[in-house]
Amino acid sequence: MAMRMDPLTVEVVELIGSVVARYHEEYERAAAEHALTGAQARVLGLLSLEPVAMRKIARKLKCEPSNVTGIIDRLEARGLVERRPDPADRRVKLAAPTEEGRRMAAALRDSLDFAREPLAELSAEERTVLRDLLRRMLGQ
Amino acid sequence: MAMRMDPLTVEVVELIGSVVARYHEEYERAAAEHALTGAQARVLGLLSLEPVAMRKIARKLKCEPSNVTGIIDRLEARGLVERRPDPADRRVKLAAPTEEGRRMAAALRDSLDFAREPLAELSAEERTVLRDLLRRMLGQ
DNA sequence: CGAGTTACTTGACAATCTCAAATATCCAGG
DNA sequence: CCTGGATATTTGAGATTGTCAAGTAACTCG
Repeated sequence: MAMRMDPLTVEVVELIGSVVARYHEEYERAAAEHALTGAQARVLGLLSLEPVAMRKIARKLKCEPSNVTGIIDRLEARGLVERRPDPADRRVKLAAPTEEGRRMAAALRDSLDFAREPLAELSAEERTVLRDLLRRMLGQ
Repeated sequence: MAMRMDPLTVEVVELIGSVVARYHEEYERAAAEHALTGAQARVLGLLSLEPVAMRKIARKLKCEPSNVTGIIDRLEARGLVERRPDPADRRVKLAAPTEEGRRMAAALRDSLDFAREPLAELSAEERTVLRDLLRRMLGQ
């Protein structure tokens, strides 16, 4: 089982681990700045473009639908999200941002410095190279 | 506040988001394969090289020390970790892996496919380029 | 020695997550 | 139309992770 990895690959994996850690810290920090948890910020971002059914939120988050109920409950209690009926299917509830929710989502995006800071180090050419490598890694 | 980002940067940020999501899924899956939670797997990995003081674990995880107490409690209850006194400071408790804990940590590393699968797409030259770009991004 | 700091634990509480069960609705075949 | 099976959501129980405040033990330094 133990597939030996060459030092280069090991280093790349470790660097990716650092990027992941950094990304999470930034995300949590940005959420906390607005008195949100990471999960709440993620969900608010998800539905900021258009109303999304509970089921679909669960799929995106890769969790059980019953978990989404609680997260939407808390966002709704804070007036950031509201539940709407789906005209096409009365079983479905769509989670939609309120005006305040939309403002909050925009503010969250702005305070996510992860995008700016580390990438500012790279030139446009380097970003293109990075984009292509990441695309290939992700099999796109 | 709203700093407009060019399309290239936006795409790179989205790709990094995908890498982060993928990394987490893999990590949780690998942990679950061994009936561990993500946090337990992370801590076990941390102390698999050498015993680590509770305090230091908390710093690495960026959480409160009181949180680490519970995680180590559960790992200890499963016989994967034991608490040892620090000969140099009687206040300190060192969390050290048991034999079984060491085996578990090794098995976890082996089942972390994230390293292998996506990077297998890239040649050695490409990995070198990726490594250098990630290093610069992280300011190393 | 004594004051202040440090390390860890405990207890109370919130949020996130899973699973099983309940309710309401949809859909397809008869 | 009507019934059986699938789907969407919620509820409730319980585990885990996280915070904060308070408590205990041990270290450090003047």
